Amino acid sequence: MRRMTARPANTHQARLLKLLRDGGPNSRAQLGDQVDLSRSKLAVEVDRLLETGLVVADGLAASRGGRRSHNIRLNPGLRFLGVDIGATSVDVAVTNAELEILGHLNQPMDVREGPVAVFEQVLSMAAKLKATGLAEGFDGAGIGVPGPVRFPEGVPVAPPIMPGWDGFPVREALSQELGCPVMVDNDVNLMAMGEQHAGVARSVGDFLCVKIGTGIGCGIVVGGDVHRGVTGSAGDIGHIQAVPDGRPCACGNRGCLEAHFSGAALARDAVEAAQQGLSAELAGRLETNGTLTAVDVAAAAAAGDATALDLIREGGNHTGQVIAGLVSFFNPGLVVIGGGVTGLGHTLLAAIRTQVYRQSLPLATGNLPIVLGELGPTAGVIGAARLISDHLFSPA
Amino acid sequence: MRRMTARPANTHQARLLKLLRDGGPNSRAQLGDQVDLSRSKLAVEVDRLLETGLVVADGLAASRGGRRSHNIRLNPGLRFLGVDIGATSVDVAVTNAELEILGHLNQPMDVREGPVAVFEQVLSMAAKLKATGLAEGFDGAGIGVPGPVRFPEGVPVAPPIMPGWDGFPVREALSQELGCPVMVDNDVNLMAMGEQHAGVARSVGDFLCVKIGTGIGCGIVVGGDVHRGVTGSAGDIGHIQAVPDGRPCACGNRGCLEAHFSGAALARDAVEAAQQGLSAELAGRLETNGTLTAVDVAAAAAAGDATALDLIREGGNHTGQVIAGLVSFFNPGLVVIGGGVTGLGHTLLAAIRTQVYRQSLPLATGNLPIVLGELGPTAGVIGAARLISDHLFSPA
DNA sequence: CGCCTTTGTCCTGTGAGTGGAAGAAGTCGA
DNA sequence: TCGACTTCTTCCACTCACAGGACAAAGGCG
Repeated sequence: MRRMTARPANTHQARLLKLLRDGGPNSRAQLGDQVDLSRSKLAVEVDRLLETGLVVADGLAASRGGRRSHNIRLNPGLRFLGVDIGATSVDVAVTNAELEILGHLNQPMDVREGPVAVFEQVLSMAAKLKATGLAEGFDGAGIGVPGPVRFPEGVPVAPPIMPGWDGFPVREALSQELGCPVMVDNDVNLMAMGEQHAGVARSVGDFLCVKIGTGIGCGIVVGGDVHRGVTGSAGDIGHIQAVPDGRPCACGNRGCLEAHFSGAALARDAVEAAQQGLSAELAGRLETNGTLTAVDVAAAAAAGDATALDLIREGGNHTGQVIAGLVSFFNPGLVVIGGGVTGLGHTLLAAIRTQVYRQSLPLATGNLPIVLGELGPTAGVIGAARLISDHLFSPA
Repeated sequence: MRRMTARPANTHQARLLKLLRDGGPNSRAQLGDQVDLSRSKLAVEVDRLLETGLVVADGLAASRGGRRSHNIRLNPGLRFLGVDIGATSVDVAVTNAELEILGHLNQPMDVREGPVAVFEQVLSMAAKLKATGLAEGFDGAGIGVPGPVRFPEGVPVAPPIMPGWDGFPVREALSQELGCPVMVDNDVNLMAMGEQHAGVARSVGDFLCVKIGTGIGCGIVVGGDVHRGVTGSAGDIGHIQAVPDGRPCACGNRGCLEAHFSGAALARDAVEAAQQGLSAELAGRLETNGTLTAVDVAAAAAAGDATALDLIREGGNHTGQVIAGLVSFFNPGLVVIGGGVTGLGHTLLAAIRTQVYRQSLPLATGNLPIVLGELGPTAGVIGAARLISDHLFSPA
């Protein structure tokens, strides 16, 4: 199948495409209710979209009391590739034009091996997904990387945990390899877009999305759009000072949030606690696996281990303290907590909530939900698909 | 003179009005270079603006090598009122349509006396300005208040330092009294808009504007627009924790930035230092005036008083620490420091810079100017005028 | 089976906007 | 001082987007 290269010719078409993406197949009449165009104009634009092949007819709609309308939908053959590169693993997923996940692979990996090795793996995963018959090719791909990105060019800049990636032309290289348009963004921003599109943040214009994985980052959504900052490093809250004169951090300072709480810090603390004999539960797991991760801590906490619970609570306190500051500053309508440590669940959430509700002013917290992300590991890839679809569904 | 009630009829006219406001009188031809409209269309829109009276002819422009163009300018009779209500004083200014200050009054006042008393004073100041012949009436007014505002309605909400103002219909009441459209915003946001319009932040899209007066607040500009948050309390950074288990704050927590540094805290610290005999300079001033303010500390520091310098430096450190976090989070292109304590000048600035450059990541600070505001006490009133002109120069 | 509602198509009118032509008002060099 | 060249303004014809009405097609409902 030849890939779609068409793009909407004007804002009306772009609008219609996004409605069909977010609302699924729809009747022409219902679309008319949403776009405030005359029926004639709407018919013209829909016909043009049908001509381009981006949209196809889809039978008859249910009657609304009179003549039945004809349904249309986005071309069901369209395929987007969503790639979420984490510090220690990659997620690759194929979606249709409505951003529903058709296939999803997750593999461990180390970003520090550099872009060439990583993309080799990503491409082979994409090929594997293709081989299952889910896709014959891709109409666009969104890529998330765990570090700052110069967004217009799609190039990582000075990424602390990704030596070897600085300045690598991710967008251009992958666009070549995949033969389709590519957009690149920070993984945290994509998670925020994912939760906005299909998760808890639907219909919220201003919110924060805190991702606690190997590191800690924060997606910032202002008026429905991701705020990336002037150098693409907005949301980099891992190195905000949480503890004055606290632990030394890889960045050279002391007391950074990330040094006190993150997937990596939690694992380190757990190992230490186990070795000091503070927790039989953790010590047992350490002996079995030879190492500990956040997952082990979560399991120990679920089993009622006091030390594990303390570690989580303390981390939540630190995180909550930083978030409290951000809430005062930004006054969001929602705070989403996600990332690898979501398994820590409500113990973590409770600690964070306590801090935020205690420290921020009532006006800012009065009606402020603080919730766990709804999409788990799929948030990133959905956000990635959303990123590229937003791009492709905009006038060229 | 009857007041102008006309509004631009479309976005082209709005665009032209803003160009004339920001660029001053201009030739039709030069306007044409900036708006990307055909000459015919431009002529039509300019004619319509002339008909409304918002814009008037202004002689001939200099030749650019051929026939001379006709100049046009905003009606020189237009008058905006800018009001900046602080915690302890009010600024009232009259501007023309180009937002140049024609007259400016400043009077001490206490917001805690409540809206009725304050507005009586504001109206009498406005009347005084009128009496000098600067204005026969106002075409619009912008009001800044030192607390959160529900922006669309122009109503203060839960303002901590303004008991009695909660829910007072500022916009409606003043609109009645003045007989012109009124917009209300947080004073810090207005300062940010002022610096954006006529100060250091010209041509910067994303920046923070930290105002250190009786309290501490921060204006947030994202993509050229002020971010107010979902409840209008964005930028309320005075109650971010700067010192764990630090001083008790009026808000009920401990260690808030505002408790450790602000005009009020600085004055308190200075009195204490004077009474403890740490500084002869400050003690002398205390004896003379019976009280101390930030101005005294600034003067003492300028005279080389070590205690005063220490107070400023320590405050700058705390402020810088909080700002460092915000810079990591928001990744702005500029940080402006302003407000009543600007007199503390470069000692304060140096302390803040040191903290920010040390604590934030190089990518965020690499090209980040941290500067003092350029407009001093006029920033607020210019911002207020800008607020209402933005409103009036938008399609109705 | 007739009447009402909804949907899709066709057609015309209107207003926004472009671009060219022509004239008006300059500059500049000989 | 005059003519050649520029720049600015106005006028006009043409295109295009879009609205809205008329009408036909297709369905629901009593």
